[in-house]
Amino acid sequence: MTVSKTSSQDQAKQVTPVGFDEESGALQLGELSELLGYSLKRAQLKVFEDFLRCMAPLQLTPAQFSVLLLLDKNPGRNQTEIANTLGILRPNFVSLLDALESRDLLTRMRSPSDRRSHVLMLTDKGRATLIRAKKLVATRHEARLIEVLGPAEHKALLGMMAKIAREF
Amino acid sequence: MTVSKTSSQDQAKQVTPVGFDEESGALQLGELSELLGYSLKRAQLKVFEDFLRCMAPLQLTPAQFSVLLLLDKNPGRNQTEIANTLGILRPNFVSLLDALESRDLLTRMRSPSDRRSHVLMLTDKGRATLIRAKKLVATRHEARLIEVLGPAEHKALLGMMAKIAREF
DNA sequence: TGATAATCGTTATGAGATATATCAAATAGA
DNA sequence: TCTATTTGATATATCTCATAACGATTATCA
Repeated sequence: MTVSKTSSQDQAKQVTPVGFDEESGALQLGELSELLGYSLKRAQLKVFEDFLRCMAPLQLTPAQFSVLLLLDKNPGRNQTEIANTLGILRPNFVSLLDALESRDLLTRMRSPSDRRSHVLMLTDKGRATLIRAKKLVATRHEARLIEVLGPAEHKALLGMMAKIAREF
Repeated sequence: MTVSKTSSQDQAKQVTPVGFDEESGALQLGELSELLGYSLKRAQLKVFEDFLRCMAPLQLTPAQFSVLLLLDKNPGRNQTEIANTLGILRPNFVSLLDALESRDLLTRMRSPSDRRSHVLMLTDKGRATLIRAKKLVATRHEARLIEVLGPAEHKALLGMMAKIAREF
């Protein structure tokens, strides 16, 4: 997930796997293309890659963006609550917050009611950055996805992913 | 992706993220649920998790399974060709093959025509294991997915994933 | 032919994400 | 009160993914 190396990989031997190219290697994929996990992971990597590319001006990773999104909708929560909601383990959440806080996008404040916990809040800069980030996601990232899939399939895909993540 | 720890995580604090549970934390997800990359990664982790659970009797990871599948359809290829097709870098492919070869599921043979390269072939045990693995995937893993999504959506999902992996 | 470059499998190594154990401070519960 | 739990943090281990470089072999071509 190296953000800055996107352009230096261009002439690497075989950065993009050839698995979905039919003609190049003349290799038979066989049942591999019916293996959902396989294509699911491939697709996920591509989507994250595109996200980073689209978000390059703001230097936000998907995880960082999701933290900002969640804090905007849920101000005043502590680290444990936000981390759990995002499926991030608390020890790993610390450095993620360090990075965002050092960029003045959010603040950690000791809670007056429970002085163990840190109340998390977006700063003004954090809110402004989030607005810009949302625009980048909508106009570049989602737009490209919709362009490839079509609006109907794009919406259906969102529903299916949520269903798997929820019920599977 | 720890295979053997599936059962020891049962009483961990918050292994399963609460992001898709609506009632538990009372946290507003907001636009997070519309972020494809977010749900895509969640879904991918769930699918891999289920794959490992279903494949536990044979102790095969998704990557190992895909190697066996590909070798079955393309015998006599060398390491570079298989690795490239799967999007695995050749240095990382070495230990993957070591594991499968030490289990006598495949063989590395010096090619007579080009003695730099190794010709890869499934062993009899490898073919037999692959047959059993395919059955496990079909009857457990895919069956569960189809149960959750329905056959039509499951098929549509495969198509969309392949499309993203190919065109995105 | 002989010198140079490229390829194959491999090793070593580093970065990044992810997991566990443990700690001090603070709080909750008996 | 005394004990147990929770919170954020640190240290650390593991796993995945990526690059550089090596010996052996083959290809290129002057």
